[in-house]
Amino acid sequence: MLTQERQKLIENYVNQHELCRVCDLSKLTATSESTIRRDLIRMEEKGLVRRVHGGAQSVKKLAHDVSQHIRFTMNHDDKVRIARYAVEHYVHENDYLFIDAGTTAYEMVPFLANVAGITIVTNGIETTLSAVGHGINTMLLGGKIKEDTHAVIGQFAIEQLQSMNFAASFIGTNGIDHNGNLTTPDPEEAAIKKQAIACADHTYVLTDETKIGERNFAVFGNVKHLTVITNKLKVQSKKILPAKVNLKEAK
Amino acid sequence: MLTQERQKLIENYVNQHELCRVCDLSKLTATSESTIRRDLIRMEEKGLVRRVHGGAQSVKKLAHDVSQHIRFTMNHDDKVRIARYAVEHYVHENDYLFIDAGTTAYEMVPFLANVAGITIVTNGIETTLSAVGHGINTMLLGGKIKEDTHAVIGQFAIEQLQSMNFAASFIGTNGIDHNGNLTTPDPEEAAIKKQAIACADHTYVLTDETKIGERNFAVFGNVKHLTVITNKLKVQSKKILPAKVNLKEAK
DNA sequence: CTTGTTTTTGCATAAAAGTGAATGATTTTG
DNA sequence: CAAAATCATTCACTTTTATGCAAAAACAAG
Repeated sequence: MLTQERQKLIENYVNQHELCRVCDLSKLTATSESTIRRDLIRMEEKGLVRRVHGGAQSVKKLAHDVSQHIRFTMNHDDKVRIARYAVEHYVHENDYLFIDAGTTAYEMVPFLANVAGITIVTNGIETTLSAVGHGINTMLLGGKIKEDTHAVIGQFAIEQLQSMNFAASFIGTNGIDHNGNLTTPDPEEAAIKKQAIACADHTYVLTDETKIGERNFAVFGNVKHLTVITNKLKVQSKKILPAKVNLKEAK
Repeated sequence: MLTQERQKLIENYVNQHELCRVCDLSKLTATSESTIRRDLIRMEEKGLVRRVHGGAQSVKKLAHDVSQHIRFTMNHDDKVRIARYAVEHYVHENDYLFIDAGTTAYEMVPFLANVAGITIVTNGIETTLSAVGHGINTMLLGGKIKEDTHAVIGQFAIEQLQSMNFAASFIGTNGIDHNGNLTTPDPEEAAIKKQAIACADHTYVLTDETKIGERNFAVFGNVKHLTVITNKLKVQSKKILPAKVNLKEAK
């Protein structure tokens, strides 16, 4: 057997099993463990696998990494504060809510779990998993999946939204500019947000201070019709915003 | 058991139970408490859990890592064989496919990643995450979420399916009885499967030997119109099946 | 086809890492 | 404060890994 094809076998097996022992690979390729170790050393140098004591691990990123990623995002504490404020002040029992994909709205889930009888609709896969795990009655929009944010987008999702009405929509944003325009880089995500706003009696925009003054490509709304929930702002941040914005600062 | 494997078990257990004792983890992994303590120290350094006197606490409320769970399900190797067989024999470049929620169909994803130009539609959240991670063009059905299986179900999903056509549907089952009826416990999941079968030029049922002879509440189809892909069967299993079933045994 | 060179392989052995039990220190609980 | 439980540390033991070396295989040139 050629070295290359053996290493290809090893790579596939490791990726398939995520984690395996040296002796498994030895049996798989009918070679000695020494050979496997030498292969693994070379393959690790090339970044094809990760070596661990006793075997090898796949380097391919899988689903579970994302939830971990969320935990380490910037301003996590602020986001939790904003999320709690939003739930405590604007969510009532038996509400139907739209919860946007994105990290700040995601942080609402544990607090929502304490409100009786609510139903949420979301386009965020991680938000869905967390909500289901917390026993919340959850609907997920269907459609294409954005690879980086794992948000559901596309025409299917928008059509589904059109047949729904919410007591409130909670939306994240990547920027609020001096005109009060709310923006996000992806027009398809913007389209979802726009529709979710249209379906709700009232919309709350969740954002931390770093987004204020930022502008992105796609505009999905303006603060003048909505309520903005944010953390305690510095004076210069407040100056950026339009005068009569409906602003709530969480704690 | 490999260290990584054990730590993953611990992580999931801690996350599921929010808080647990060292001796529980020791029993869970069949190792000494010393080993558990050493694991917990390392895991705490990585921020995976928080140590407390007597045990460990989850750092976040929930584990989303069902993909890990899937890997430890029964007959994993059989499922991988079946999944590979299915992809290698019945998937072609540029196909549009339906991939059912469920562990066997989930295993198809890594193999599908090697087929150019395919698009998959699925009602499985974990399947979606894995597929997106593998760079596959993926659509997720929208609707209610089943808490235990994380499958998308409900009228929304069925309506979405009705507007689609697939080259092939790959469906899992909880049982095939002596009449060739395919069954699953949940009528709502059955409804999705039924619709996915109706939308496809051809349907392949993926099942391992343990399901043969089993019956559940909801019937969603019959083998006589479909192709069954399974592992190498014992003679008595074959006897259970109807005579003229279109049966493929993976290796 | 033969010969000499290089690469790869498998085995032996020493080093390293992981494990489990014992012991005494520390923390919790009543 | 005392008893019970838990923890950190150490040590003997097992498993896994790295290294050196000789045999085997692959390769190249005459």
